[in-house]
Amino acid sequence: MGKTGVRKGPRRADAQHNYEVILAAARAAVAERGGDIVLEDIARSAGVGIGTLYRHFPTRQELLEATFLDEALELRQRAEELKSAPAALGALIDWLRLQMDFGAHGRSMGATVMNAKHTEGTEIQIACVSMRDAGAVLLRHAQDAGEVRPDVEIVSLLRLMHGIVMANEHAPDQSLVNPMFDVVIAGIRT
Amino acid sequence: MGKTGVRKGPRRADAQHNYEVILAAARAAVAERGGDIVLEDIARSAGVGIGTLYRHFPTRQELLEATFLDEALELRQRAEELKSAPAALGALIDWLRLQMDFGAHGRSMGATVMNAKHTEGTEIQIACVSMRDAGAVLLRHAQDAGEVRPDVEIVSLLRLMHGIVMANEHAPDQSLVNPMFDVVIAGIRT
DNA sequence: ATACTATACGGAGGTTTCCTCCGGTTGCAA
DNA sequence: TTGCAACCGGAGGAAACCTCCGTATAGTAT
Repeated sequence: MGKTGVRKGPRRADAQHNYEVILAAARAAVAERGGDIVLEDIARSAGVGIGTLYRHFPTRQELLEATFLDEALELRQRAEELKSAPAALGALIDWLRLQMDFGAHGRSMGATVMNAKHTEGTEIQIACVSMRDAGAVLLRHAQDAGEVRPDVEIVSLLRLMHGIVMANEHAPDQSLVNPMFDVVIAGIRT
Repeated sequence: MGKTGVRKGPRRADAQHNYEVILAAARAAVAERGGDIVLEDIARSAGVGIGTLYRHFPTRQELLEATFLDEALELRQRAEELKSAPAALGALIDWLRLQMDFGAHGRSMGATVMNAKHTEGTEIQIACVSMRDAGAVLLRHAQDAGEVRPDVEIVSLLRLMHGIVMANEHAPDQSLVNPMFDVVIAGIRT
């Protein structure tokens, strides 16, 4: 998970510092409590006022997106690493599993982010698109190898992963995840 | 959608009446605004106080479940009607589509209901189980006919339908629903 | 018909979480 | 050092949730 560093244009040092502290607190909170975090708690655990949090992240949405950004970049990178794997289908499957792991981690955030309607050019939007494109390459490879049906699209696949995660999110029993995943994989095979 | 009529043991006439009026208001609201209804609005549109609503439905959960009950019964009945259809796989597919339509209608309610951890013996729990069992028969038929892989389970399938609905719920674009559904269907075929 | 009581009604108000607004503070360039 | 643009932080209004309890009434016993 790459360090994110400076994001926006020149800012005062205190602002930059607070931005990072808040984001770190948000990541920690999301990692363990999921997407329904209490913003005031984030602010408190970051040691700043709620007003400061809202200035940096005007909506809950934006905070979650920022939290998610690193993981999107990570997924893109993983896809590129898997690009040269010998087994095209295997690589795709591995990557899709990562998508689920990520989704399970990010929870409801995923819902928000995936749709990525966001005003074009947002950092997060770019990251999502490039992640998706990287995944599309994996899919294409598997299709070229004749292992996956040519009419399958990456967006459908990603959203299916997302759906599997969501449908199991509040289930006490996670044992259906694998069977569901297997059905999807069987469904894209030639 | 069958009339539900009397539910609990003997109650005062006014209580029974209010119960039904509230439920009707809730159904109407859920049908158009989804699962994130505002309880005070329901109470107002039913012409009762918020206290009355909470007495009849102590939790949001219970109100949603009651709203959902009729639809679960409907789905069970549809499954039984489809049981004698000539094309076993076709019948299963039709029924799964109904599941999605229902899910789209009930939205987040579905999430809650499907898991149905609820204390055993609840009306809603019974309805869910019997709906699922009816669906299992359709699945079995298709499997016996050799059209569906024998290792597929009904719960996975239902949850997949649910996942598809959820993953598309907040999407501006519903065009991925069919491709996703098709992948799943392809995935259960022999 | 009347009185009595278990049952039900309804909304005032406490709580939680969200988000805005603005007086006070401070980094930093000159 | 000084001045100001940028930033901080929390008070407080708004929305939704849910509880509590004084009041009203359906159903029954007389």
